Amino acid sequence: MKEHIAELIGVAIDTLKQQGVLPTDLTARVMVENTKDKSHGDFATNIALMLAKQARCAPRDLAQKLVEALPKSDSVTQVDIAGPGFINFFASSETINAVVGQILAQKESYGLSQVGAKQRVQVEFVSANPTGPLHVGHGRGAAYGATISDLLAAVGFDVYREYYVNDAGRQMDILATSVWLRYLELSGERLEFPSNGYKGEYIREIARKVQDQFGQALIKSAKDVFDGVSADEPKGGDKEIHIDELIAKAKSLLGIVNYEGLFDIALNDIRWDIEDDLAEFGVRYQKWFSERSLTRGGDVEKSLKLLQDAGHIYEQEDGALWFRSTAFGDDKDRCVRRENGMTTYFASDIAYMNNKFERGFDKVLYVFGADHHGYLPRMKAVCQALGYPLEKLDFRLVQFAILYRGTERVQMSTRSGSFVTLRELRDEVGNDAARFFYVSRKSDQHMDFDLDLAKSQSKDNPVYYIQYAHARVCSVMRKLAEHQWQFDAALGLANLDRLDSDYEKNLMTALARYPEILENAALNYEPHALALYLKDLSSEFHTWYNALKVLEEDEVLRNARLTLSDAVRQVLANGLGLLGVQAPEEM
RNA sequence: GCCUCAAUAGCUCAGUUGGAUAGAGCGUCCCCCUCCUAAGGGGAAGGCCGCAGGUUCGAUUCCUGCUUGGGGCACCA
Repeated sequence: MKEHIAELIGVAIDTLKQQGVLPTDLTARVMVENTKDKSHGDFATNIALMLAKQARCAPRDLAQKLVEALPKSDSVTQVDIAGPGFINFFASSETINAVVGQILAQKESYGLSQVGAKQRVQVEFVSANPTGPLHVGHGRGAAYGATISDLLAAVGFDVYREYYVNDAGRQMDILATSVWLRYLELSGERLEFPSNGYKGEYIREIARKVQDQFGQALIKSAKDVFDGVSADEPKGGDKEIHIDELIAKAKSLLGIVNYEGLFDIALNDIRWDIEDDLAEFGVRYQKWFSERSLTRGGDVEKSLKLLQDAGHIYEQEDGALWFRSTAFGDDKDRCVRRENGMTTYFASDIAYMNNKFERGFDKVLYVFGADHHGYLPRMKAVCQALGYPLEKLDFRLVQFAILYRGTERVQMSTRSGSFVTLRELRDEVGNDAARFFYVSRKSDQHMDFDLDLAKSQSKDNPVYYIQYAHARVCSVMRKLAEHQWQFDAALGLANLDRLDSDYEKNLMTALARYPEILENAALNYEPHALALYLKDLSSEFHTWYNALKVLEEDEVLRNARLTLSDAVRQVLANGLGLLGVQAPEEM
């Protein structure tokens, strides 16, 4: 309908050009918007205000001329000029009603589009280090990444979801060493657990699995392990040096084969746990991309060579290699290979990005936690240094959620190992509430996540409110049978003109907005827009439902209202599905 | 010190390419089931859109400065 009105305006503009009222070289983008106030009709355009200057003409006069030049249309019943020069359009009831038939015909595909034109988009999200279970901060990234991926797919993009597994590097060594030390404790050794080690209870569980698999084979005396290792921080030493020396001890005492065996048990255990956790949360990936595969496959060396050949890498006296990211606006240059010959995590990041581009994606999207925002300049620098246009790259930052129980803030602490995990959150409030709450706010804003509200089964809780609207329609459909009635959609659709109340008109207008909401939410990576829309639609529905009876004696009216109910149900189901939330038939 | 995101009703937040009288929900106050799920609905009150300038027909929206908060950065992923 908006397109139709824009076309009408376009014709009117051309006519005025021919009449010499408007300059022929004038270009205008006609904007048609939904009106907020019903007295302003159904659609409005500010075109006269925008063109007034170029036309050397008062806005209202220009609006008058445009209206006079407007071609006739069956869909438009009335055109007004209002305010400083807005042109308001009133749509015919047939035009407004038409959406109901559309929805019933298109069912789950109502709202989908092809604006993405099958462009290939790669989305990387969560990518938390496999050093422990996901916590509630990761949960928001997971819900957000999964939802924008699904939204993009819904509007015609070819979406490829990836989780980058940091399965190489120091953090993983710390994990493996932590597991080993707990294993030694289980075996009866008494030792001082390093302050920088991973202390969560899950480490002990993994240690028991190591015991199952290796038996006594990995036992060394605590005396041998700590012999020659410098002091830990609480005893006046440096905790980083302390843990690094313990890692070295683990490798030398166990030998490379046993060490890697231990390492892999820890890695796989946590990775499976994360994968399982996310799957239960309705989050699935096309690929779990291993960092080790980049190192071992030579991708890291290859991409560094690429940058080196392009002159973006320099070597310092100590032998370390640096990427000149300052040439692309970064604050400082970045080390890619340390003096000890080890490549940095950043070197892997470069290799991974290069790998993504080589796979030919049209768009590469990173969803980061907000604490990683300092990464953006260097990532953009890499993109340019590799010779790819920045337009292919996109970043979205997800802020952390702060948990509350009512008004009381839930304390979280990663250090003590007593953080709130995503799994704990899901167990407490359920997947539906968690998925919905996470994406119901703009992603780059902090959000307060009220656990009590998320659990409450009342109208205060938007998830239940929306789900209840869906269940209500289903309930009405079930009630039909009790009256020995049947839903006659054809009869209803043929008599939509019986739905002449403002309640019903508002509902249909809301239904008609869905495809546009969906498209904007997807293209702007803003799932909260869809969440808000579903709440609004539910509200319109409840208002109508409360005011007018669906199961009327009058068969024609009854079926007309049933078609509208079913259309609402369908759109709610479609929208909730995209948010990863169930649409229950009864509650 | 630099970067970044924010600042809208008592609270939590919308406001998408600059538009008409700035919107929801909660909370407060009032009201509505002999009726399809009251797990719902209606109404009232509540605002210098952080402050000060600028751009123009018009600014909550764009630009600059300031104030106040969140977060990040000092070969650590």
